Amino acid sequence: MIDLKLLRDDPEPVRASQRSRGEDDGLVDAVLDADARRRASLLEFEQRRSEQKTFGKQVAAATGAEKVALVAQAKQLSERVRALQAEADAAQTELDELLWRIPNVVAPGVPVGGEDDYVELKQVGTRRDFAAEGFAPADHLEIGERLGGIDVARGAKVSGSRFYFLTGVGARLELALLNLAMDTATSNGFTPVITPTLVRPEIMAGTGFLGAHAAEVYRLRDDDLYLVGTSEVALAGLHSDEILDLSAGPARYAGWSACYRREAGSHGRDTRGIIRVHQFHKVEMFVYCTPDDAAAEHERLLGWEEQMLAAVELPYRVIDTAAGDLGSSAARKFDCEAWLPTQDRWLELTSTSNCTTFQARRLAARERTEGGTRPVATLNGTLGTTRWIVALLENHQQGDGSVHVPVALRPYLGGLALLEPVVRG
RNA sequence: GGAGGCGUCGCCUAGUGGCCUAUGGCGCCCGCCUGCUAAGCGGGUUCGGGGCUUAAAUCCCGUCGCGGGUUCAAAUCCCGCCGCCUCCGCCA
Repeated sequence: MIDLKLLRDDPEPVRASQRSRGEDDGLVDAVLDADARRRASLLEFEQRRSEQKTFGKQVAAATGAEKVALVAQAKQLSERVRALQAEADAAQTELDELLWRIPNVVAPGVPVGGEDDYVELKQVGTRRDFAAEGFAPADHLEIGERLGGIDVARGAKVSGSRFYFLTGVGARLELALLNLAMDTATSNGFTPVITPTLVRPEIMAGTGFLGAHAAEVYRLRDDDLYLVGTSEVALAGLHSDEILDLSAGPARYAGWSACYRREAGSHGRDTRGIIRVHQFHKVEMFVYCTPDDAAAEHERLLGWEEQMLAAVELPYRVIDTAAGDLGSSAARKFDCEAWLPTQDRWLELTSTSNCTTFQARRLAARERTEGGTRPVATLNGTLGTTRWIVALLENHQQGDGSVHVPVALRPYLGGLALLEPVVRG
């Protein structure tokens, strides 16, 4: 949620932010209007309520005919109080509903525009020249099938399209990658966490996932629960309605979870293999820190993501996502994209968002200050997902059908340095 | 799924319709006192909103798990929900 006080004092930055996302800024006026009505009702309510209390004491002290008369008067006052409360409640409900629809205020410096208006910050590593090596690269599914590691046909038989089995070396590779990610996080001071993957509506709404991308989220109607698309949701909920002590530095968590996405708007896109699937696993960093420290922490998260990408020896680039492609909760977002040789394009492997106080405000995660409490900042970033297997297989394939294992992953694969094709039954 | 009990401030706790503007203790914070420490003394200490102010204090409203209801008046009575505990049943 955006800061209502700031919005009242100066709505222009919020309007400008809305426009940079390519969205209508008319919501801002509706919010200010509802807020004004709410405040007017509340003002009289508080006065009458005060009178009512004084009256109550008189009634309690009185007896006989005097009491009867006082009760009659008190009754009128009570009716007025009730009406005012209803007015204020209605305006508050309206205000909340509008306020929750305004996405986070975009950070200064974020590129204006949509999905294609990102700014490339840098490229790291060397893309292999397969022509020079003398063979045409196979795509991740072909390699995965040769290794006996990926089975999408049976995934579709059992669960439908965009489902898959990871088998044998495929399953081991995912576990190795995610364990490396967990260990990387732990060694950098993160607390490892295995999170719930079903959450209550208020937690899902608080993280901002029921905004523009609500259709992406699986919902269990019978139980009024949502399946998370990332452990970020549960980790944001972890300290909801709490007052945190961040005096010793940021609270950093590394969540390991299954992730579920409906992919409702992506029919026909990335249909081959396991690039875009309904269910996968992810290790996600999640940080609570002071708002003043958020931008610097965002850079640190990006650094840890790059540490992981370097560890698995992948060529990648970093992009600064444009305003229109931020999602509702992020003020700024950096993506790391690995090179995908068979499609001659970059594939998103990580995404780190600075959500400033947006999620914390909705979930009431605060810290103590001299004047009282204030919302903290929350940030998140990817450290490893099932999708990384795609980039690993394609970038590390050899001409003979085998796949080179990055040195950092070998301890997690029993020392295996090479994944070799198997004959499948 | 069935039966019962419980939810008050960081923790414990008093409170069974108006004297609750919520008690007391522990912890914590500030001050005083004292060779040091401990003890002692005084004050403060839920959270949210509003007003006043350079700022703070004082002040006003809400807040006793959450939401409704009864009543002139609800921590207190009624209904629903959520959470926790005990027992029974079922189960990976």
